[in-house]
Amino acid sequence: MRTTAVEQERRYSDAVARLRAAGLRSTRQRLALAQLLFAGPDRHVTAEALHSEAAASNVRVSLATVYNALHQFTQAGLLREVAVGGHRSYYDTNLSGHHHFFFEESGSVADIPGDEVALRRLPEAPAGTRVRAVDVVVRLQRDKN
Amino acid sequence: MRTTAVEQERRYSDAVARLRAAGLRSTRQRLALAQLLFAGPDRHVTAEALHSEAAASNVRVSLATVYNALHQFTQAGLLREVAVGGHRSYYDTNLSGHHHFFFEESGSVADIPGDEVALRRLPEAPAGTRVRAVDVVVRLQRDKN
DNA sequence: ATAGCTGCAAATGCTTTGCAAGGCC
DNA sequence: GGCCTTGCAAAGCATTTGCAGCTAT
Repeated sequence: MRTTAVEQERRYSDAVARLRAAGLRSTRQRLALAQLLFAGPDRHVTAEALHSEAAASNVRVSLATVYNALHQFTQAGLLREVAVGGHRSYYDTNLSGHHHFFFEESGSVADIPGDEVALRRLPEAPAGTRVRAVDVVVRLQRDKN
Repeated sequence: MRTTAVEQERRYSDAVARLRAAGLRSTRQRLALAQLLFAGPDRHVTAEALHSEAAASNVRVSLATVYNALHQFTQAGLLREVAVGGHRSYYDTNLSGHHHFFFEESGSVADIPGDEVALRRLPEAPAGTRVRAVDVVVRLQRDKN
């Protein structure tokens, strides 16, 4: 996995720009996490996973700071929290409207490509409420072959 | 809330029958919980809520036993666990295929009536997996009136 | 009689918080 | 310099577990 200096520079300034746009200071920790999250294709992370990844990249960040950053990024609209049920929180870098597969044995999440799920009908929101989101989760099991 | 002796008797034997069918011993605690869960219309409970309810009905049950019972009932097919995301588990007495509203401010769950949600398309399960369930959650916010 | 159940308290896993020290603008 | 951030450790929740004693069958 080679990365050119030019590419690294691009990722770095991209991260700086994102943080600035979100109104967040460009601290070493947030820059590192933003680069991990946004440098490649869309991803789904847990706090713990992102923390390990940072450690593997020789970035010192405390777990508490990872939690803080995930919340701040989410609030700033850089991430979206995915509710697949289960005990931990997943964060998705793909902000467009889409749904998820949940792999029960590994506890991992994947986007369902584009328009492969479509709803035919939606219920009325009960009085006094409005629909904030509609989430579809397709729960998968290992196939018994 | 009056309840006739005849009615109480019916609820009791219903609970005994359910437990027997599930292969579970009819203990005082399980009988009480089964009656709370299945005597009325469909419901959505958390462990904590069911525990309080039992206490309010003068039934002594430990929280650990409530958790045990919820798991056993679920495994026996008497309940279904609802994954609305969030940090706690909800159990639904309505076993038929249906979807849920989730009220974000109160943290409560409600069934979406009958056929008010329908999917037009479903994705293929990825290789080596099979679909165990498809859950649709409509997340609701208080309407700004 | 005995396998299964219950309750307590301690343990666990994930997440949040309090607060002193450090870093960005 | 001042305010925001960070890190640590401790606290917080929901849930699970170990185990001694109880109970349904």
